[in-house]
Amino acid sequence: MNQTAARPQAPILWDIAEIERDTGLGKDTLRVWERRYGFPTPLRDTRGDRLYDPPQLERLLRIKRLLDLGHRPGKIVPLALPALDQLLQTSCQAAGPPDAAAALDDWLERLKHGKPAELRAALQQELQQLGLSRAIEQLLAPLGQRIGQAWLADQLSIHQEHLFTETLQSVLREAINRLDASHPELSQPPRVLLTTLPQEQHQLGLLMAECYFALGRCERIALGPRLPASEILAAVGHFRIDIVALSISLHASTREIAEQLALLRAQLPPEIELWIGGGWAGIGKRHLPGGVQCVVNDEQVSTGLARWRAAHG
Amino acid sequence: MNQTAARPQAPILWDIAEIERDTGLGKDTLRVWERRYGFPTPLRDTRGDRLYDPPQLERLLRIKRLLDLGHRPGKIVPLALPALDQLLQTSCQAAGPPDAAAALDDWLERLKHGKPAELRAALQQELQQLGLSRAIEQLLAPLGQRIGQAWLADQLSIHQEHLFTETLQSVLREAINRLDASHPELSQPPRVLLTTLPQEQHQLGLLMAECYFALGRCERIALGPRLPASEILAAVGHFRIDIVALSISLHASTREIAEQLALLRAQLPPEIELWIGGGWAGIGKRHLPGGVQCVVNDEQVSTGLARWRAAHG
DNA sequence: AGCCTCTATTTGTCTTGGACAAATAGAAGT
DNA sequence: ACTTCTATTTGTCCAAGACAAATAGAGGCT
Repeated sequence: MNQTAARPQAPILWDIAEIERDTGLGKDTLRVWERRYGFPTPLRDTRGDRLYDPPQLERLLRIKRLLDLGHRPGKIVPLALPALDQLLQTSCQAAGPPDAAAALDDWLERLKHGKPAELRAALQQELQQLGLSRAIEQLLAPLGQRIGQAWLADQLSIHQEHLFTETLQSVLREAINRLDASHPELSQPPRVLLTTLPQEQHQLGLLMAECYFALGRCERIALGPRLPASEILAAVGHFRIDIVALSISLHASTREIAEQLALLRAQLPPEIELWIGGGWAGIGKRHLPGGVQCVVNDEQVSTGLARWRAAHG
Repeated sequence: MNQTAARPQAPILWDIAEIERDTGLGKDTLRVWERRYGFPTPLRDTRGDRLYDPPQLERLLRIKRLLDLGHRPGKIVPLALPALDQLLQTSCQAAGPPDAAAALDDWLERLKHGKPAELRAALQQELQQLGLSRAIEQLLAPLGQRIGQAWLADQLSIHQEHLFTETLQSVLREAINRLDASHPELSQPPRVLLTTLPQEQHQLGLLMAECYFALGRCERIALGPRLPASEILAAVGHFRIDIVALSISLHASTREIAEQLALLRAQLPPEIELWIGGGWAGIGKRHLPGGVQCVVNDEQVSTGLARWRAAHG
């Protein structure tokens, strides 16, 4: 009986904890916005606890995206849904680099309307044609960025973004495995620890970094994403690591990252090198503490490895 | 100068937000414990904000683990560190099934003291020898459980657990790729959506489930972990899914999961089947809503697929 | 133009003590 | 062994106030 289409469709309401989970906005923030900007205006249950309805959740989700794009709460929290959507459209176009967008939009179309199996095959073919290194630099990394942008602009649903992440992950891991299998004996120094800081959201960057190091034929200790700094230190000792490589994506806050890197560098033995890559490495460079190296593509990784090998006999 | 060993080693202090992140204990919980049990007793900065020192963090970490093992806050929060450690030892031994532990402990030893490359090779060899299906059931799934238990008992560091997860993930994905490559044309109905609910912490279970379905030669749409229920519904329509398969691990709260499954089941079209697997499927069975099927091993998946195919011509 | 410095405003997070329902333990009765 | 009931435990929410960190905008400098 419950499953029939004639169900009264009781209005769905969420409490403040669920809103925090779904939007990423803190409970304290939600409450203080109510005081300051007059939004949101949740209903209340008998106890006085806040209850948010779907339209308000929708509005909060747009607000969160605009916030991530750099807008200020005071300007956008009071705006109604249509105004938010319009702002979202214009802001996303401004955020993206206008060049080379045409080729990427074909891929976006394929992700949205093509079959999953075909997407995988197409990615794999492109990888064969360009080679791993150029495929990442010219196609996969920009495409990942474009997809993040499309998600912000609401042109892509979450499950499509998941499909892309999962497919690309599978393709990249297969490439790494094949690379290792083709040279089973050649695992030279240096020994590189690959991971990300705990707050990192994106793991594709880490996998791309692993590809670069696999191409460089060095010994990799891949520990997956989100390793706390204290555990990085422990692992360095345990595995006798030579180089710690961290992947850091754009969306991280500059100050927080710079602080953690400085602390990590200070606690790390001086002879152990610390390399960082990913979108953040491009913009956060100037705030870096001394003794941290930026490597953002295959060329920089391979010259860095060559330099290390020359210095260590 | 800052990097010299003679540094005064200023006492490290964390604010309440960092403690929440590192322990998983909510800010409100930390504050109310202070009132009720007299612990923790953080220092204060000039503003009056709480500052936690390393010994208190250590104690809070043990407390969190004991809570996850089923202990009650009132009994353990007031206890000192040695008492907590002792309780941790005895509780973990009680939690683990005593049988078949010897073989697993060899693997634990290999993870702790062997080389990462050797661990990978050993796992791969075992997989070849036993076959994918039996390797998962007899070795990998129990080993994953044993490792979680060892981590609780503080016998395993976080970076070792990460190494295991990453290595096994690589090995399993390679197995799936090889399976698909060996039968490139055979992708039969039903079309299965593979994912987990948003609060799920463990992704290895999902990968093992994917192996079972790959062995069953059905079309898989793998969307990775943590897909919100609303997105599952959207994906079902978009990809014309026949069966939704969710992996649910032990550590989830029974009530919360049962509630979400009931809601998902009610919103899903009746002709779409909902299958669940993983550790939770074993214990949460009785609280399941109608129309949800449990599949916990290769045999149950393959008979389930056969049943579906028979019913749908 | 680009880049630093200074000031005014904005904004997230922390504080306190009280309140209450959901979760759980333990006893008693099938 | 499995319910049912009651008493206790326990996490989460609310309110309003406070304050430092982050940011914008103006102005001066190279």
